[in-house]
Amino acid sequence: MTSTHAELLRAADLRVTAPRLAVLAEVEAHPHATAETIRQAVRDRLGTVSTQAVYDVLHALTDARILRRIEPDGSPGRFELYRGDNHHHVVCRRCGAISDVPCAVGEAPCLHASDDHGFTIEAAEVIYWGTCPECQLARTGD
Amino acid sequence: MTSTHAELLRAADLRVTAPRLAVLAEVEAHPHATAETIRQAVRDRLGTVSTQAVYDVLHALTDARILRRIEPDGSPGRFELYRGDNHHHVVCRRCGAISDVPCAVGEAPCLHASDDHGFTIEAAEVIYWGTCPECQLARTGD
DNA sequence: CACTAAACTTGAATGATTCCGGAAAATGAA
DNA sequence: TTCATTTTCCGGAATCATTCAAGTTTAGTG
Repeated sequence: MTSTHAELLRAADLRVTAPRLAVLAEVEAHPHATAETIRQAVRDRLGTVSTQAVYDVLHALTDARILRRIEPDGSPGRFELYRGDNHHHVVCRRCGAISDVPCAVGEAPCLHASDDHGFTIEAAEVIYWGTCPECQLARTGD
Repeated sequence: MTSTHAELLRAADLRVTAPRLAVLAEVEAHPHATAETIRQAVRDRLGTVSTQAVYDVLHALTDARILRRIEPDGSPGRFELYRGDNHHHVVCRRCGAISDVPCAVGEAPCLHASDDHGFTIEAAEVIYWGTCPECQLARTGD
């Protein structure tokens, strides 16, 4: 469904280029991929891409809200298709696997801080830390 | 109250050293400080410290759960004294200021993901993004 | 088809953090 | 106290993710 990607780009006033389409295809295929992973995948699709181009694309698409960047502590940045829902992520402490988690309460969950110190709060970002199913099995087997 | 810091270290089976005490004093005085900021402060207190020593100390104390490391997207790691409460943070999008926010619901708030994909969830980390009081004023003045 | 801004390229630089091997110091025992 | 052992600290180099700079290419427009 490459046409949809092209439309996304045009709608954001961004030129439709091979690197951008390849990045979008890759992020769609592998959500939560890192810039490096994406670079490899794009290179496989197109022959070559500069690291710089990948970062430029990632930046442009993130600014245009076509992609969303997340960055769990200690991990390089990761990218997923932007969706209006404000879903969160579970990260496995053992293997780093990441899964999406829909908002617990339906809408923005912990959006109401009890004491906001005068801050105007615009968004809440939640990361759940835990152990993924595979690692639970692995641990049992130790 | 340096004696308390020394006790914290001994209780964790860590040797009591000047760099460690200085790091603890600094983090207590300035929560959410970066490794670099801490390095400068420690150097002021002790004359000199290697960057390496600071990172080593920060690592040791974090592993021992004497310090807690947080890392809002795009920022270098920041440190605060570890406290059992699971409080969260508000980060100003404009200036990067960080403040503590007690748990909204009293206990772990968003701890219950609606769909956890089989993950065992151990902790929820929440970061509120917004604008701090100072920056709100600044913006008004634009 | 030509033009111009936007996007891509190569190559070097930066910031945060870690790896390495050796020197210094803290603790427990003699 | 002095020693021995082990931890911690030091200097220096290395790594990783990301960005800066400057020149070249290309998408989209007229």
